[in-house]
Amino acid sequence: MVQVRHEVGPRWVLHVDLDQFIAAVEVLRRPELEGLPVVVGGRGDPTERGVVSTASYAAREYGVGSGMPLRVALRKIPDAIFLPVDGPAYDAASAEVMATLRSLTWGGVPVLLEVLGWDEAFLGPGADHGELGDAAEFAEVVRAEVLEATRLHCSVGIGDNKLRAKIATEFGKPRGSYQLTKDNWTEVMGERPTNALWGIGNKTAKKLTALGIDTVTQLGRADVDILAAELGPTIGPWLGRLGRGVASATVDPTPWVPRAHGREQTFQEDLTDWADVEQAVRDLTTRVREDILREGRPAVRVGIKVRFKPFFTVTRSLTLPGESTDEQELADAAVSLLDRVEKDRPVCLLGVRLEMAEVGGGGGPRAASTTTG
DNA sequence: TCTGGGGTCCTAGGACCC
DNA sequence: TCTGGGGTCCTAGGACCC
Repeated sequence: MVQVRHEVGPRWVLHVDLDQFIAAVEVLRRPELEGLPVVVGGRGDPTERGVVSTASYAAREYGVGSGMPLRVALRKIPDAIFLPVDGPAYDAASAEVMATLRSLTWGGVPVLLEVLGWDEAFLGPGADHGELGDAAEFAEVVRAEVLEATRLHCSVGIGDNKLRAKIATEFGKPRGSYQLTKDNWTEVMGERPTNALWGIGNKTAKKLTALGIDTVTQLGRADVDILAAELGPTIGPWLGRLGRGVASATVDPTPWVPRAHGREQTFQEDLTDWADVEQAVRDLTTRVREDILREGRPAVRVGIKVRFKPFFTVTRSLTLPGESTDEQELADAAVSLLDRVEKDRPVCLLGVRLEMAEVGGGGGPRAASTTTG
């Protein structure tokens, strides 16, 4: 397929990321918390099992951050304000932010917006735009508009592709912007460790170190055949491109279509009776089924996740004989997966996941999107 | 210190078919 | 008796992200 692109000057991609989003939303409705160490996570009880979703900047100064067990956060800041996660409130705030971003124009035409999650999005110029002006100035317009409409602060990364824009945001935080392009890539990123790149976590960084690759520049110069052989035919070459800062600059405004829904539950007390485990799997399946019914799409595949104590997680899954929304059938399928799990240890977490049939019976949205090119 | 809950994509290997 | 190559589907699991 041939796609015609209109190249008008440099390609700019902006990455917009709300500052301490969840904590900021909480402070908006409790202004007296402004400036205090606020920790949002779990059910808001730091003596329970759970982890930190977001900590305010004041809390981060004490070394509290996302993913940390609430009990650890409590020990670090005994007088912090602990709040429960309130998903619907963040959904609403997020929708306001995204609507504000979507309403912006750049170069005389509406921007394109690719939403990445509750609190971040890529933003690019729409087709057939006019003069874009200075990207850094536009970034300030974006920040001001979001602040005015939602009272939330954000940071903006400016790049010549999505990878560089995304990484640039970290340098702009908080309440600022930063520009990362081909021209300053090596200077800014070259000597940093590979896990400073978006897509490389600690596991991959370790594998790279074993190959003698420690920095971004070393990764960019690595032999692509070796990367492919050691890390996979797709992932290897992709890692090499990450090292050079090479990535797509196409902002895709196609609305996100979920492929699956799942529910997980952490037990405050480990389950040792497998009758309890089976019942919990049935309950979780009932809830996930409600989610996919809301979506109007049947399940085609069922999976479970079981986390044992001491820490050890297994997943099992199966493909259904056909599409199904039948509660009994789905629950029985999920429970049957427990037969493939060793039952010799206590269970501290269970998850059930339903993969859904594709929208429009295979190729609907994708086929539709090609007609807009 | 003791580990959430929601997702995505990629890979390897086995089964099965022609 | 020993041995093909290609393709698809399924399952388990790894890694990563917010």
